[in-house]
Amino acid sequence: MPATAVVQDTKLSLLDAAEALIAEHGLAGASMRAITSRAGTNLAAANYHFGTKEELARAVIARHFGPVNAERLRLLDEAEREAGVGAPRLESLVRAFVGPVVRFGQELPDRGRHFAQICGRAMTQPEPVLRESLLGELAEAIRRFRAAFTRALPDLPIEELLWRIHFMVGAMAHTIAGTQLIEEVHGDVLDTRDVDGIVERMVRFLSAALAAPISETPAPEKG
Amino acid sequence: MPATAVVQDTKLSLLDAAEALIAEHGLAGASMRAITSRAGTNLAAANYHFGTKEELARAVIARHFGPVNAERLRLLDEAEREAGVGAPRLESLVRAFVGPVVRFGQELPDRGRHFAQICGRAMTQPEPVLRESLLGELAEAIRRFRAAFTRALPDLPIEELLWRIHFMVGAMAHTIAGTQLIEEVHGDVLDTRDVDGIVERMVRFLSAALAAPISETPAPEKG
DNA sequence: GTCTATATGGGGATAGAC
DNA sequence: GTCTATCCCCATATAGAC
Repeated sequence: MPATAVVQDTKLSLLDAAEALIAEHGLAGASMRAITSRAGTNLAAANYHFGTKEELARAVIARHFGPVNAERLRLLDEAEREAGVGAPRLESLVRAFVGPVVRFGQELPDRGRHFAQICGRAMTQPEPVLRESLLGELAEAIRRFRAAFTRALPDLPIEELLWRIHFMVGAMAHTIAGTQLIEEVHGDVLDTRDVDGIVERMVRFLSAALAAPISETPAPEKG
Repeated sequence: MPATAVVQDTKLSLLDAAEALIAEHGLAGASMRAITSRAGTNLAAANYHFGTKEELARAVIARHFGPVNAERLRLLDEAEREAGVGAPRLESLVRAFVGPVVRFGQELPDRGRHFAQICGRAMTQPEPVLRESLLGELAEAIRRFRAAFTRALPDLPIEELLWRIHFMVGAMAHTIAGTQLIEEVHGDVLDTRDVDGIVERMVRFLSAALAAPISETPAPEKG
């Protein structure tokens, strides 16, 4: 057998298997034994290629997130270029922010869906491995988008903007992590495969939310 | 020692310890050994009171969620009563929906925060125990709020409404589960202890989002 | 009701042959 | 690069004394 080709096969099989099982059972619940078994190999091979379980988990995050994030930044560039000296349209920014993530998560049958589940959970995950790995990949995008939203919404105080971005991230994360949940609860009404529809619904929802007037609602008398 | 009093102490200590450790390390990462040790007792006692680890987890969810959910339904009743024959104000519905959850999560120093983290993660959690337990407690509230939002937003097609509720749940879940994340990323700017402020920010954000015009944004040329 | 001690199984990681 | 066999630790759950 050509060893140089088999290397990639084994490594990729391990990544695929880890992705699927971490999505299905969580990091702690995905044992190396189950992963290697699903990949058609054994414990020692995984250790040979990745060293530890943590390194394998990091590789699972890194594999697809780089490209997806690059696409987000490309759309952000495009929106800023089209806007010229003025601020880009809010809808374009939101679409650049959520579009590639949701799209990648829903439109590929297995890969994307498993990966999206993992990413959607990663930020609020108890195990630090996935969270830190994801935040590391996100650092530049956070900076870039935060600046772009600041210019698009110049009247918002910075705390208000950051909270709103936080809420937006929540809507996005829950959507990509909770595909299964939607199908369980609303499967008779909602179609989780209509990727473009979902993205445009999110764009409408989040654009209106981000642009909400600041102090329209007075504080209630009592909580 | 009065055995009848000690019973409650041991049981409560176990619930407190389980809550804290599940919040911190996830269900799979919180071992019964660690829980019983933190509670100042031992494995056999936990098994005596709860039978299995899963039962203990269910009890952790059930303990606070009943009251919090009752408060949400009480606020919903109040909003509907005040509105009389007409539909309640959207802001009141959103405040009833997210207020008690966020409030309970942030305003108690330990208990609430741990519990909120668990609930915020539970719906997209890989382990079915927590998800099913939470969804069980939620069944009536889902029905009631869905009907209320339908009346408050009569022009929205049902799919659009359900997706928007899904996005809203995401913003709420991410907020209560991600307190630690906010402090890590934006701790210099945002104050996670300003409970009333957070709730009112969410109410503004989500009310505008839920009421967004339906087809204002035409589909983009290319994704 | 609470404890110590233990049964039984699964976990990650590795040694060493091929 | 890949395998089998194994080390060692920790998990849940239980038995049985008090």
